[in-house]
Amino acid sequence: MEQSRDIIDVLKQQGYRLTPQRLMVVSAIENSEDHISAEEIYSQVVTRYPSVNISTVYRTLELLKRLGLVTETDLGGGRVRYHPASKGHHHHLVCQECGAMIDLDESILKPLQEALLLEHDFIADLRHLAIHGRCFRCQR
Amino acid sequence: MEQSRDIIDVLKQQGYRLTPQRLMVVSAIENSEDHISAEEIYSQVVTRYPSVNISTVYRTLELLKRLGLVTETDLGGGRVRYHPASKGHHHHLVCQECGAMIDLDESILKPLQEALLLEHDFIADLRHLAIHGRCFRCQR
DNA sequence: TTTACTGCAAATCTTTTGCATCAAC
DNA sequence: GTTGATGCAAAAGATTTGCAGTAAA
Repeated sequence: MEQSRDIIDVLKQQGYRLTPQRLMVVSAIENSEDHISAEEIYSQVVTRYPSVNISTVYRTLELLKRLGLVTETDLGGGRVRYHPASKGHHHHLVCQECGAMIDLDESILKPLQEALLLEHDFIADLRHLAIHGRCFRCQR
Repeated sequence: MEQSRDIIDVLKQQGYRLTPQRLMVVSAIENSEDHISAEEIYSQVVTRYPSVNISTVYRTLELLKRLGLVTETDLGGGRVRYHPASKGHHHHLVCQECGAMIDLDESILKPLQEALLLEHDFIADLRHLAIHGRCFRCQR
């Protein structure tokens, strides 16, 4: 919960109220291993605070997004996931067989980014990228 | 409508019924400039065939997908789009400012694909890829 | 004639919103 | 005490499904 300091501090400094619901949503995001969905945050918070409503989770996520404190990743399939912006941008290899998510360093995309700029004058925003395929374990 | 032959032929050969609804959905996909959404297909078909229901469009898309006749592209944000598999795989640069979609040749992703294989033993399925960013026109 | 396909309505699933109440400051 | 935040219920948007009737073969 120590890492939550910065997000909480920003909220406080900006004059937003530190409700227990918000603190718990932030803590769920901070403590998640990887990207986490609104549903997952909700079911985690509801265990300790049963009266919480999922719309509060969405509203908190909306706020944190607007303040640039969390990053939203759309992996497709209607699932949107979140992670602390402070953890930086990273990408994912998503296995279509087993669902494994492998973290990917930003650097591997640099060549692509440069090629797009050179060949298409396009400034690619590769902050939220998920590449689907088959992981080494699922290749027969 | 001439290009529809192959999709229609496959349907016929596989014993699926050639209903006017199906023919019109196929034709809408074939004649679309680019990827097309279920909603767009529906509003196009409904002009000539007012009694058609959008669930029929979804069921037809589901069938065509299963037969590998159309490719589904999830551009994120809950929008799923379709195009004929025969038109091959291509990717998109989607401008976050103006919404422009720029077609991208498959070859530009080859280096990335190879790097992922070498460094992560990951066989990337780059059939449906959308890269967001800013197009040359929207860079101030 | 057979049964795959369709239209319709209702159900899902995820996210959003209006509103009255409540609690952080 | 103010006013921003919450819970609740309902709405919204995209897609799916059950079912009885319809039409392609």
